[in-house]
Amino acid sequence: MDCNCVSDLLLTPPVPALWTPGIAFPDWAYKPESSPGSRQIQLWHFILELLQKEEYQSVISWQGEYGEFVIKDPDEVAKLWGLRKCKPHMNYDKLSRALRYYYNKRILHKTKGKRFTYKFNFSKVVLVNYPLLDMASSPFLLQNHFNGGSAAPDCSPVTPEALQSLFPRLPESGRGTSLFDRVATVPGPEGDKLRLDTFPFLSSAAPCYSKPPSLLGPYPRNPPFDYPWGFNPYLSGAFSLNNCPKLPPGSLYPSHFYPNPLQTSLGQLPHPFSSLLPPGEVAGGGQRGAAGQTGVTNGTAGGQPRLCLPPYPGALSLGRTDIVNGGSVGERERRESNTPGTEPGLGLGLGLGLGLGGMGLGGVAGGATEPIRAARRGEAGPRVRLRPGDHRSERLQLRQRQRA
DNA sequence: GCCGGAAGCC
DNA sequence: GGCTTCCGGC
Repeated sequence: MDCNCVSDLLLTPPVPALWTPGIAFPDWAYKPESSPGSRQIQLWHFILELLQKEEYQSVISWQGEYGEFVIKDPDEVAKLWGLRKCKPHMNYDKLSRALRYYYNKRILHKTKGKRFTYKFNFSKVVLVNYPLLDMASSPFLLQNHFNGGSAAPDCSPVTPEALQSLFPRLPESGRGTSLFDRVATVPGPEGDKLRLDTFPFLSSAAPCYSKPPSLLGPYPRNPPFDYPWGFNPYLSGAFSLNNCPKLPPGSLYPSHFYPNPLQTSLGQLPHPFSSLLPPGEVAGGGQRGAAGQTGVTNGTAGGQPRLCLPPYPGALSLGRTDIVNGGSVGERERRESNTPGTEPGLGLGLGLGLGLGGMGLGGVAGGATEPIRAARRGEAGPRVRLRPGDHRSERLQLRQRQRA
């Protein structure tokens, strides 16, 4: 059955009144071009999406240090993610596994001691999103960082000198002026010297800061933050996402959506970057550049907003038991269709919401697990998966019920 | 809750 | 490659 993915759940961002206009998380963070090598939305993108939406503040929100966020309602986040990916059996356990894969990629790390709390490593995000910045071959930003380096790569200081060595390498925008020279024209307390603390997202690499957050310049690190040049993860920016496999590929992002990668990237960059472009060339992001964010900026410029509607009518925030009657029928459903007592297609809603009846379902548990463990120990052949109703699933389901 | 291995899927 | 699913262990 089709997944009914149509368009965007999360678009039409209302700009929270309490948020400071002119400051926003940069648009690029919400664009699929920020997910190189992937045509599907990536989880960290989705997380950013949720984070920038006021209506999900009760579900997930920025909290604590810069880039740190807390998942207030893990089940709901998982559900939303499942909806987006058309995975009706998604849960927090699986979602968190996906998040943990980001640790090695240094996109995220866990805030230890705080439940459901993670932290973005914006330096990585920047690298991912600014391929035009030749960082890999530059002393800028942790030369060891992404090349298998070892010594505290995330803590490598980013010096002004390193920055200066980087920026002349940026492709010229055709105006013949060094980008860095333009940066140098930006008025600031230190004149033409590029301040390190102008780039908190570069210097705040995980797991520690090159400076303690409190020393990263004049920008407070406790909400409400006041980030420079429109870079504030607390605030709403634009995004447009589409991961709906049912949509024709051509509809995703019109070719004119990103007319000039450099221009667009720079335009999306916060102030000192976007200001590098001549007036009138600050595509899209210009509205949040010198002029500041006027309110709803919208990453759908040139394209239609896309929604990934849940496969059921009504509002997004549904009861926990209200999940998908008939999402895409994947392998799980096929397996479940052979599981006694389990209706195919009823999925997680029944499984979790109604509790599956818990004990005794399937009767697989005891006998089946030992071969599985043996297989895991390498004593047997191919992996055998447990089915819902086995001891592990019961544990998980029990936890889910308890949480609910 | 969190972690990371392993296998599978797309 | 980026998850998803499942798991044992802590």
